[in-house]
Amino acid sequence: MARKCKEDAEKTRQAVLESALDVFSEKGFAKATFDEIAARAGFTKGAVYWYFRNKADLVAALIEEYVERKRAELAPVVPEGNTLDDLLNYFVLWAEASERDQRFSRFNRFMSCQMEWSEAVIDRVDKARALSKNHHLEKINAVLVESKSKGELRDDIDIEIMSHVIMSTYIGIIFSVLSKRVNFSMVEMVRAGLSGLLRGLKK
Amino acid sequence: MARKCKEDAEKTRQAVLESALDVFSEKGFAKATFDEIAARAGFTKGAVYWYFRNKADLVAALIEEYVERKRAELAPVVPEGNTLDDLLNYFVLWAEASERDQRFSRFNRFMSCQMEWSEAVIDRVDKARALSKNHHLEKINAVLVESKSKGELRDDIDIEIMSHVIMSTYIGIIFSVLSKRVNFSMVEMVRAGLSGLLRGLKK
DNA sequence: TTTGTAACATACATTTTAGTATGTATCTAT
DNA sequence: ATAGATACATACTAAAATGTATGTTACAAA
Repeated sequence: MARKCKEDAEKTRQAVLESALDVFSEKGFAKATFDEIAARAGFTKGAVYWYFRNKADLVAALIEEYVERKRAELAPVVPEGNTLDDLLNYFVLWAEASERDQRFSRFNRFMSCQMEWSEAVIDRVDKARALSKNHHLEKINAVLVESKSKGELRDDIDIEIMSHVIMSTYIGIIFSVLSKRVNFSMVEMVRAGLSGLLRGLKK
Repeated sequence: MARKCKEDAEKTRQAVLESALDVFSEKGFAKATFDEIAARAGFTKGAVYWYFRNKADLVAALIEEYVERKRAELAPVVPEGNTLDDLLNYFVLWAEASERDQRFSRFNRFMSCQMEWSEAVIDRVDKARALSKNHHLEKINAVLVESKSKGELRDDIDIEIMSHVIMSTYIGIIFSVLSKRVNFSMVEMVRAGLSGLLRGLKK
């Protein structure tokens, strides 16, 4: 076989990215091979190398495109307000998205294991990851600032550290649920955890 | 060189375990090689294979011994009471231990990335890990049960799910701090996060 | 219709590493 | 003291995977 028309070529690229996500999330970064990624997409290694220089390039592209797609997908339904309740609903929404879309769920699982990644990958990925992470952090910060200005928050609360705490809580819950250490659903856990934490911040 | 007396042999084993922890926590499971582990300990691969059959065996031994040692070390200072404040102090204690002992810190970091591990490792490690994990969970559960019986907790709180939420919060904070995504110390984060969350559970 | 090149497949070369097999010096028991 | 087992070092094998080099076919433009 050989060349196809341009539309088919783009389909190939997407197929490679999808099978790459599957293989990465199943085997981890180090044990994921180009041969298997290609085979699952119905191609050979040559096809993968045609679109991506190496593993770092493949992973970076995967993350960049996937994060951006999910963000665009959820943008219209994300609550625009900045009350504490809006923040809870915000994270519940992301949790629901992860429950609906298995691939997004696997993506999150994969993203939580960067220790094995090489420096080159981390460097390239950090920018993309920072986007989605800062996206959450900015939302949290906006909510805390508004709540504080309204006098809803306890006085001893440091907004900066609490932003990271809330972010960490969300990450920890995702991590626990996706590691299958917990039988509860992500939405249940997020709702219980964040509603409890946010309530504890009020006067 | 060749054989040493029995004390030296045990020292060798410990040296291998320590350098193994270093290498695993730096490179991740897949990229950690027996050659490097041996070299850092001042030996060759032969020494490592003398004490451990393979990677799975090495990692399992590492975890089993390390968890047990840390638990024994902290046992005398862990608060015995089961109030909500005791629970906060309990986790602060573990966080402090991680801050004091760099190796423990690295150990925690390594433990949070099991995705790349092979099934064989996970099977062997799960038993060991269950010990330390249940240790935390049991503490949490005891505290929640006692608080609930005292009527301190809000009525809508499910103890089982909340136990996992608290555990996840702790894991998430450790994870965030050790990934160096946060500039705050582990103790600061744990204190802020858990005190907030626990306060939110009260009536 | 021909020609160049895009879109792959195939074959190979190189590196890396796990695991093994064997060598060897030293301790320990007798 | 000497035989055997211990505690390693060294050398080697085999598998696996990355990356490259080259082949091949169909499309697209002229």
